[in-house]
Amino acid sequence: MPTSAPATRPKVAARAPAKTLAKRKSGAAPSREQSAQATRDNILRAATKVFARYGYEGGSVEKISKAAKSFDRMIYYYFGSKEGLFIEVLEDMYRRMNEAEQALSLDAEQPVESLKAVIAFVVNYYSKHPEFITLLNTENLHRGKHIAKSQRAKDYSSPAIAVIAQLLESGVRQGVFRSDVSARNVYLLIAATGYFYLSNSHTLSAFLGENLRAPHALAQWQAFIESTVLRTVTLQPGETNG
Amino acid sequence: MPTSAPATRPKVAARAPAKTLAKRKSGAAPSREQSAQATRDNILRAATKVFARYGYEGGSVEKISKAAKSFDRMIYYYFGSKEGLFIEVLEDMYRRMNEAEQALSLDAEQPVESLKAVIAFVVNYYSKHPEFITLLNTENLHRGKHIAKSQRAKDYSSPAIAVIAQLLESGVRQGVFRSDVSARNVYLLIAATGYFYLSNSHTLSAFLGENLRAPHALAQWQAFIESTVLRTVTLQPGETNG
Amino acid sequence: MPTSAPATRPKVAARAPAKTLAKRKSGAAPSREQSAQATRDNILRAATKVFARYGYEGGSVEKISKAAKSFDRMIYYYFGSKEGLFIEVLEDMYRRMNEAEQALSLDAEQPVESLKAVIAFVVNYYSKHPEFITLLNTENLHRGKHIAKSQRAKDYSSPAIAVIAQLLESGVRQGVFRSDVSARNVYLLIAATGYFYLSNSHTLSAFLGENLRAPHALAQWQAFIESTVLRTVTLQPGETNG
Amino acid sequence: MPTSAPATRPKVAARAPAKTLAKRKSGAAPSREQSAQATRDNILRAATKVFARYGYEGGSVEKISKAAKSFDRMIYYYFGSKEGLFIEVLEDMYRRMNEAEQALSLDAEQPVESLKAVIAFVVNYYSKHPEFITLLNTENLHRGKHIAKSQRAKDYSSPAIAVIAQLLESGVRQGVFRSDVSARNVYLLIAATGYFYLSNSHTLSAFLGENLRAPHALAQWQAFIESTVLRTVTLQPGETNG
DNA sequence: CATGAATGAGCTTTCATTCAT
DNA sequence: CATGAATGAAAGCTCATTCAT
Repeated sequence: MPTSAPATRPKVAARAPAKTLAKRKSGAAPSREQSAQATRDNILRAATKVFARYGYEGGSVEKISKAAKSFDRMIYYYFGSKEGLFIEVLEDMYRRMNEAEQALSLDAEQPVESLKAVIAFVVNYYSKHPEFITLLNTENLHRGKHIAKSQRAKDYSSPAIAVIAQLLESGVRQGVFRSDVSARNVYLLIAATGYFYLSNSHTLSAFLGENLRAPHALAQWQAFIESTVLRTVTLQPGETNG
Repeated sequence: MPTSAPATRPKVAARAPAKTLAKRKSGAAPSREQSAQATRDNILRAATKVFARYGYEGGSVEKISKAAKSFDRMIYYYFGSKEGLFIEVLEDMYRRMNEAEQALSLDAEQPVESLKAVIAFVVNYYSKHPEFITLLNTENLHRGKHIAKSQRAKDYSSPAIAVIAQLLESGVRQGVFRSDVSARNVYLLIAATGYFYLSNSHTLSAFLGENLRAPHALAQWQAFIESTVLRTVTLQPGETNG
Repeated sequence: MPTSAPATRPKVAARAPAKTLAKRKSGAAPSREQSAQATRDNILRAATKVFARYGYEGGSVEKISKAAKSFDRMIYYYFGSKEGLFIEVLEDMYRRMNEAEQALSLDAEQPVESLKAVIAFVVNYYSKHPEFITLLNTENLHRGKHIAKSQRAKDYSSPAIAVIAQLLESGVRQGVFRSDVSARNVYLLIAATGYFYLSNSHTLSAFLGENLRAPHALAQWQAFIESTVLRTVTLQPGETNG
Repeated sequence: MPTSAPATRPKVAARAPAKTLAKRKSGAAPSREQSAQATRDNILRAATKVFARYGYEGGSVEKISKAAKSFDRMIYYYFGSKEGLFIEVLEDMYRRMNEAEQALSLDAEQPVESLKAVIAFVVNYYSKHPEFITLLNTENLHRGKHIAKSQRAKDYSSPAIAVIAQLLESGVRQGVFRSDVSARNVYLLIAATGYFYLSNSHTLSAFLGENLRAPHALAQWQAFIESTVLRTVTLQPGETNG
């Protein structure tokens, strides 16, 4: 946590990472800083798994340190507190999601295909990174109080809405999309349909009597999202944008 | 692990209410059975609030018993274990949702208006019963393991899909709805869009920079759901159902 | 029941003492390892007393930690669970008994005197270590389930039977002992008479109207054991071994 | 607990049994008193089993009331407290042992055979009534404090010693037994060897590597007791009683 | 830097017992 | 007589955290 931390964030953790990250060398045998960085990374990765699986209260410091093959003490050394660790887990989760999003290369001249690509990306990402969903649910259970304490969080505002806005504009220009649909709503629509389906798959499966996570079921749902999103944004025959 | 299996669920919990409810008298001073039932109900209500607010691990037995103005011990007397109590909370949550759904009176001859009514109901119910959302998230975090232990859960399969199926059929008959849209998908679409928006409102608000729970924001979202659902199910000019 | 199986026994308990014992320094102020070892030893000693006095269920973790002037938590730190602690108490009890036995120096050429020495040792040991008796009774009440979980228990098989076998052989060679008496039975005879008398002294005293633990009563009983054992193993005038 | 109870013995229980026992009728349908007596007996029997199996602390009131298919409350109604119940269990245990002893018919003119019969009885009784052993061990763990509170206990002083004294006298008269052996010691020798072997069978089995409770092992041990007792009491060729 | 030991509050659960019909 | 409800203390155990090298 390099930036000026809120009162509840411990001091120890504030220095360590900046230092070690800065000095990382490229060469040969693992330096002292590298092994320290490795310890820190191990803990962060382990914490992500444990919090994702057991929630914030259910994810005990001991579970994490064991999963990281380290010691409880190290968590306090690097992250100051359980809460500080959780905040970094959230930041890291957003950062990774953003990186993945940015790797998406879309052709704005093909707005329909690009929208489908966005949908495919979202469904695929949620499906492959279930920790993203459970961590977000956990944080929402706590009413967003941890992410509110993060300084870095703001840097990670999703570029997705801007991307979708571009696609929508392009479609409008091409005369295929309606002009009265907001990018924000399309983004939320895609996120909602992808997220809910996977987030609630366990309870839904119990009632619908089918395994929603089976590949063909997921593919079918993705197709449905596509048709829904496209019908929402597409200008119908006879309609005009004013 | 004393109470994980249904078989070990204490009999008291299963038997007591039926008995006591049956014997309830209409008159005067609260009978012994009535006050016992009141104790049980208080605990169940308090547990619903506490679990919804703090999750399963975060919702301690002590918090619950204090909120219910009762004693830890009574939770074990009536529900056998914390887990047994949580299972009943889930059952109760589903039961109440079902009751509310059944109170919806829809005119199948007006499928568009009725679909809007369903959407309004869902958005309203999720909005007015935030515990429904957080309890479901908590249960999904635990991979549905508690509801899987419930005997009664199966009886609570939502009638919503059947209702929507009726409306879709009616719309098809009237020539206004497409025939290739499944009721299950429409149900999931409505649930997803309503649920996600409220479930993730805390983390979304941080990024979108607006309060999603503000009344006008919620109304705007509901209108968007309506348009999306209707565009998904409506037969466009020039299209036919084959 | 987190620690019933040996596999789940915390490693700390198994590893810690070996390590810390090895590093113990001879000099000056108590090292960190020494004080840790002291904490562990205090708990083990206190647990021996408390379990011996109150039994397994009656011997609460709190009673033990207070008697050890330590904390409940440390019992779990060093022994993993109450059960793990009890198992180590049993192991320790056997180990001490074995050590004491091995300190007995017997002259096989004097089998009669040596048998008397064995009897004296047993009566004296049971009398001076009443915890040996009550711990064994407690463990037998639990049908030997704790000692069955001990890995080390097998190493502590009493050498007493082998010693007695030597004495019997010597006596046979000298023509004073019968050859048809098994060492196992002589061992059990000595143990039984010594053990029962002390183990049941409280209930027996109530019925016999005398204090069996009074020194002269004990001496008289020891003399009776001697005569009984010797009459059992001694070849009578006129008898031969073959 | 009909007799004047010590301070710690509850009052309620003091009346009930005397009443119900007195009014018991011989005839027809189970009277109210009879069913009350049955409830009381069920509890006593269940408590005997539970205390024998789990010890005093380990034998919870709930375990007992469930085993008796009754209610916790009934234990307090009939026995005043857990301790009062345990005392009655002990009294009942002694009473049954006494009754069994008195049923032994011995021919004093055949002292050797009769001694063997006594040994056979003891071994058989301990073997068939393991609760006798574990209850006595439990009571000795508590240093006889419960039986000390029993008024009735004194009435149950075992007639065994007197019987053995008779047999010894007869044997002396016949010139086959020594006159310097006390009946009390012979009684203790028989009891000790029978008791210890069964009481400690679980821990002994672990070390001796054989199942001491197997029928042939038990028979072999009984034969050993016989030879030991007889060699202890028998006058050897060449010896005289004075 | 790393690590083992220590700490006390808090957890879920069970205990023996009493109250109120 | 019988029984369901209530009670508070105490049980075994886990928690996040800090101390001391």
